[in-house]
Amino acid sequence: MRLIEDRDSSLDTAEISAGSITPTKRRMNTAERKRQILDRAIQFFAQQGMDGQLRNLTKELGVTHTLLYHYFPTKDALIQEVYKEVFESRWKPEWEQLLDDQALSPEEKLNAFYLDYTNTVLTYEFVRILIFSGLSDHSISDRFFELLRSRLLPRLIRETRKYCNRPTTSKPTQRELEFLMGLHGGIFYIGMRRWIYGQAIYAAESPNTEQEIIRDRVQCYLQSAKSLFA
Amino acid sequence: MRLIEDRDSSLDTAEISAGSITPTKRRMNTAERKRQILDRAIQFFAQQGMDGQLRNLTKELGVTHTLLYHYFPTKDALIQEVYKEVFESRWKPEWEQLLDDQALSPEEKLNAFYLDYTNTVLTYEFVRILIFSGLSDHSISDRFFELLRSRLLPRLIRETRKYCNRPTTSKPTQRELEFLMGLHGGIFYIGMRRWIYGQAIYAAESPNTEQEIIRDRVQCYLQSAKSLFA
DNA sequence: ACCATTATTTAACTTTTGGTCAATAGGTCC
DNA sequence: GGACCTATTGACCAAAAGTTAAATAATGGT
Repeated sequence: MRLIEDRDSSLDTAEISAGSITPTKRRMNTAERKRQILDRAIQFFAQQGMDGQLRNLTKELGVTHTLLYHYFPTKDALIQEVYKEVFESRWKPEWEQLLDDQALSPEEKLNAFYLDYTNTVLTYEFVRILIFSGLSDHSISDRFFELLRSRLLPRLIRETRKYCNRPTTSKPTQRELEFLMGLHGGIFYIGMRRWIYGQAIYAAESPNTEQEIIRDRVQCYLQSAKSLFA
Repeated sequence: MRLIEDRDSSLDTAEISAGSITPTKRRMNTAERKRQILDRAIQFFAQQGMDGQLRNLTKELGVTHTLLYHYFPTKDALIQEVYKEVFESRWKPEWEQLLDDQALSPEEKLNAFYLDYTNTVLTYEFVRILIFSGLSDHSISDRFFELLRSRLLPRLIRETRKYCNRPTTSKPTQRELEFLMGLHGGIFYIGMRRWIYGQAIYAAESPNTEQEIIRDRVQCYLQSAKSLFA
């Protein structure tokens, strides 16, 4: 029935392919093309969700959709690589080192951590793909929260206790964790508003306001923890 | 190629159709059936997102997918009704009245408000459909946040100021709003964890712990506001 | 300059999926 | 119990979307 195959009807081979440097290259080497596809796929799936169509993805790249199958056996395999790229490559072991640093005060650590965490995690791709994953299978979100739960939360609780001059040996209580999640969730919500709901974040008015916001909240969290767990 | 149409291959007409009371009814009256479809559609789309297939939806109802078109002209019309049902019917004007109540103290109001807000908004269908909407077109999320922005946030800021013994006449500043969003986002994050990430919320251990969590956070918010905007 | 390699396209297939329409059959009213 | 109404189904369509296989054409080595 279909006699004429759909091609990317636009400019055919060699417009400036958005990000790549060499404009007139028609045939890329394997590694380079794979990288290019993956990069674009991250953007694409973050925007459209995992049921975005391959034909639309490749249209952006200026190639036919069948070319994908030269680099990835199946759509799902592509998606898995996208997941891997977005999450595994962004988790910073330095966070744990930072929070373990003996030379810093608890509030210095918390501030520094959330400032950096925010910059890495509250990006368009990360936030949206994390949530797309959470809404369907939890394949990615589960893994991410497991890292959070085992590596970061205990350290954050420990620092909170230090700030309150309380013993740090016992296991975090649910109430402590829940209170910390209040801070954590409030910060993640910044990314939600920005990348899910499309709201201009108020911080836009002044360059360093976002940092001030984080500082405000961390400060209040610590302060309140002191009076709450006294 | 397809000669035999896909039917709901399972039990045909009259198993206990999950929620409906009369088990053996084969032919429902219009209003009843429409109601049934809509209720199921809300659940269904909340779970699968708006590109869940009609055939799967109707399979759950034990009817063929074509029956939908007897009640809704198109899939999109169905979705619009789902939106309407989930959002417009859940916004409570009482919230505004509550926050305007002269007889209550600011902290009583904030506590009462967030307790009730949490119960209405942090449900499976509401949270997920709100986010599905935010991820695609913003049709619903925009409308919801507009209500929030115009009806609720100013009142919440006003009560915060009252609590701090500050004048309530001037327009809320960005910093005040942002600080309030810290509380608000932290609370919404409870719903995210529960209904998006599928995490058991810590509150599960004790029946009234969720209320305690809200109270803790509201208290801290007010306390901190006092010292922050002094 | 030719050949082998492989990136890329063309064409086709299949399944999925929203939607249409004529036919069927349950329920009610006389 | 027949007639009418309409809820419900069955068969089908067309476009969408993942996948495959063969053909084509750059590229690099000799």
